[in-house]
Amino acid sequence: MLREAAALLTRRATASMDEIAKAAGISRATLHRHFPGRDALVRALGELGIRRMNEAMDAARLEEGDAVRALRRLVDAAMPEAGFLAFLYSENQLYDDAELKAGWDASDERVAALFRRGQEQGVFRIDLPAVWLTEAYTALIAGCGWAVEDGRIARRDSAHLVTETLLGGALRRQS
Amino acid sequence: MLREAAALLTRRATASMDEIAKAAGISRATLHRHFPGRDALVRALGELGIRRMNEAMDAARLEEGDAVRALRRLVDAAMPEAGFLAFLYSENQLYDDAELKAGWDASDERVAALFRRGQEQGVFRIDLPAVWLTEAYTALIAGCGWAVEDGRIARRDSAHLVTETLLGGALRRQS
DNA sequence: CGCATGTGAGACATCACTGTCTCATCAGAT
DNA sequence: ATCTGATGAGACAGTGATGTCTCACATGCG
Repeated sequence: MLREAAALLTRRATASMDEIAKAAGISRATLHRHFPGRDALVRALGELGIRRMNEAMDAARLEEGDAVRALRRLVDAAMPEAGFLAFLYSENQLYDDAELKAGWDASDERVAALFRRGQEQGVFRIDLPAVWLTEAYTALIAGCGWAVEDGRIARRDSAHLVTETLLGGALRRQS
Repeated sequence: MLREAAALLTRRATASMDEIAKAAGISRATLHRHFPGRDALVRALGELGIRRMNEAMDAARLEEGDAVRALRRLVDAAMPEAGFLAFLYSENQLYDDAELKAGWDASDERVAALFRRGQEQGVFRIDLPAVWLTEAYTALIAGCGWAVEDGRIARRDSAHLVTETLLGGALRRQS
């Protein structure tokens, strides 16, 4: 239910509670029984999104082994939740909520720690700060999520495209 | 004036006309004198954003010379307008407007043409489709714009970070 | 079958926001 | 000093959305 709500709000942040309820397949009264207002709904979506991101990171076992492989696992695990990430990324008014912001920052820090680990291992370049690489990771995941929603990118290609772009960039490597 | 309005709407898509007017430094009555309604305002912002993107591409002279250098010029020219791009990117309800969508698609196509040219020149990898690279370009510009707004990235570093990430990715190149 | 729980639909009062209007004020030009 | 055009402030009517409530219905369980 919440996934449909997040999908609609990502596309149209001004959607009414009635429209959200319809997108979620329930009535407005029922939506209101579950969430006492728009703010409560948005917060619940934010919390779910953060939880999903953390689950994806848990599944990717970020602390284990080669940082490159860990990043690949992370993108694979995160891509199915790209819709939520896109929502979290665009719904910046979430940042008014200190608790959600803390959760978001904690998730960001886990990704940043992976990039730093890779830099220490000598596999990631050090001229790009981990803070920025984390930002780029999020932007590409969310952007890819949008592109899949719009049909410009095939869902099955998405993780590969994100990973390859994030790791290797657009430049063709000389042999 | 429109820049402040776009900045607020990027952060908080549900902002009221009164809040938008205050952010723009004018009264609600004056805002209404200039734009007969929220839809008219959003459309005007969209048109301005598309115009700015096209001006950035004109300035970057995308068709000239080496595609890598052209991309660098493009990012340099587009970064100052990252706020508008972020707005265009997140305000997906713009896509309900066929005219704006056509303008947006045309802008996208210019960037995609650059990536294709680079692929034909043999400087960009061909396993990543130009459609995706265009998406990645937009996502990184908008994401960097957000990060600058939030103070996580220094404005002066932004173009460099975007360009280096888009071209070379996070992997450290072996000597 | 009866009961408990949850839901959908719709009515209705309330509220936030919008659109319009008027009037006073201000800035710039003459 | 006067005029013109633009603006800000606030009042007010209208509108869409929200929050609450009631009732009928559906589902699952014992």
